[in-house]
Amino acid sequence: MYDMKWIRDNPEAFDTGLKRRGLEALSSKILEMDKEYRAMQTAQQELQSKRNALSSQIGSVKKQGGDVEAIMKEVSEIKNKMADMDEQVRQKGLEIFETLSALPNTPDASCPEGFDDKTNVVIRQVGQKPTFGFTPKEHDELGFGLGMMNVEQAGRVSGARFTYLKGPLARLERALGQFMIDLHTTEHGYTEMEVPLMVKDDAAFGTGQLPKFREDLFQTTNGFWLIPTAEVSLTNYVAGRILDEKELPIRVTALTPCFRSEAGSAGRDTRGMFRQHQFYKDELVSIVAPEKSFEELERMTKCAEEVLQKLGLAYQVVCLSAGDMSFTSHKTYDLEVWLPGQNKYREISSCSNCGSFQARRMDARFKKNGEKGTQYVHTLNGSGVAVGRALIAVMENYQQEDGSIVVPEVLRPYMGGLEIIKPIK
RNA sequence: GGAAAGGUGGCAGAGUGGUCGAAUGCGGCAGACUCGAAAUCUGUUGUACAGCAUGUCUGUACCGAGGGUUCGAAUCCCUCCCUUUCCGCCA
Repeated sequence: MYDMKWIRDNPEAFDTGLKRRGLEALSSKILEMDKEYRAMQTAQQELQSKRNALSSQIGSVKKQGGDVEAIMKEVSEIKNKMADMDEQVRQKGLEIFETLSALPNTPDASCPEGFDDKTNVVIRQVGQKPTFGFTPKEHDELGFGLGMMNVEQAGRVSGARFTYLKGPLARLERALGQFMIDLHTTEHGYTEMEVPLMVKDDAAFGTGQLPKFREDLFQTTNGFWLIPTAEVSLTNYVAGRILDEKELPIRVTALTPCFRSEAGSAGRDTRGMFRQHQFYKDELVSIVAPEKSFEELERMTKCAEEVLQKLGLAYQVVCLSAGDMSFTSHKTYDLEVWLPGQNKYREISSCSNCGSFQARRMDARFKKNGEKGTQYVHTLNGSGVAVGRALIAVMENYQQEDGSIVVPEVLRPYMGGLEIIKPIK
């Protein structure tokens, strides 16, 4: 959500931001609406002021036993005008709100130009891609070969984009999740949270899923939204609050299932469990003072990278181009992990600095020591990392010619010491 | 799910139709006293928006949320949300 004052002061920057997102300039239209709105508001307030003055006059005149007929008549005339005025102000306010709440965040100056992944810029590549003396398989083939992944039966039970995992492979996924959250809580200063998986409209609006992306979400019959990411619950932890400067930065993490309808991605990544309606993810969220958010984005990205490094996975860090970022983001780094079976780098994490965009939507502010007034916090979120995709990456990178999977060192304590996952005979 | 009681400023808590943005206490901040601190005393202390005369300015709104009644609502009515207690059900 944009700050109208900022648009007033920076109409060109606002339009440039929209343009870089592939949208047309709107500043003149919005500022026109704003001007009308404020004029209406002023008129409305004058009427209210008059009414208040007369009303309190009625009180005191009555007390002295005077006649209030004339004053009451005057007030009722004002009231008639007010009803009209109120409605106009309400309409205009709503129009502005709806316009603004549908606009994506401004890209940072450092984001590359472009509207899709073709223009994204690789910042660094880390780790060694494994070499194989055979043609590496994709994860679904490996899982099937192990006898521990069943998409077909999941299809019968739940439809497309669901998977059964079994035995050691199921445990490997759980091990990955545990490993990640332990790493972030013990080494990266994040506090573990257990969060609601179902949220109300306001929460989904706050993090930017609503109103524009409702078709991407699942909703229960009584109106709850299933979280598509723990970002929603974690970030809304500060919704509607005025924090003390001392409380910042807030760094929280949660390992949760995520639910996504994947509307609009029909036919994409239909093999295996790369793109599911339901998957685990360890999410990182930071709530920081405005001047700290860029530094925090680098830090958060490093925390996510560390997961891949410890797992011995090769990856690249990509800076998303202005038009390829999510709705709420001001600047985003994606981590793309090397998948030998697919012979490609694929997204496994996305770390975003949302600036005050979400904070404004959810009204999350903080107070600076000794200063008057409040400021909006900056919010950041990042996957640290997607567990299902990490499982895919481990399977593909650690596969052996016979289809077995070597368990990465760091996961063995979580696997009861198991070193290799062998096919069920 | 049923019944009851509630939701007021950072916290506690008063206020049940008019001078109430709201008593009082605690806390916070500033000052006095003190070598310093504690105690004590004095003052001060919400947020957002609009306006211009840009000010220790004026106005408007906000007492869970949204509607309604009224000249006037923290106060009355309706709906919803949430909390607490009891009962029922339940992983």
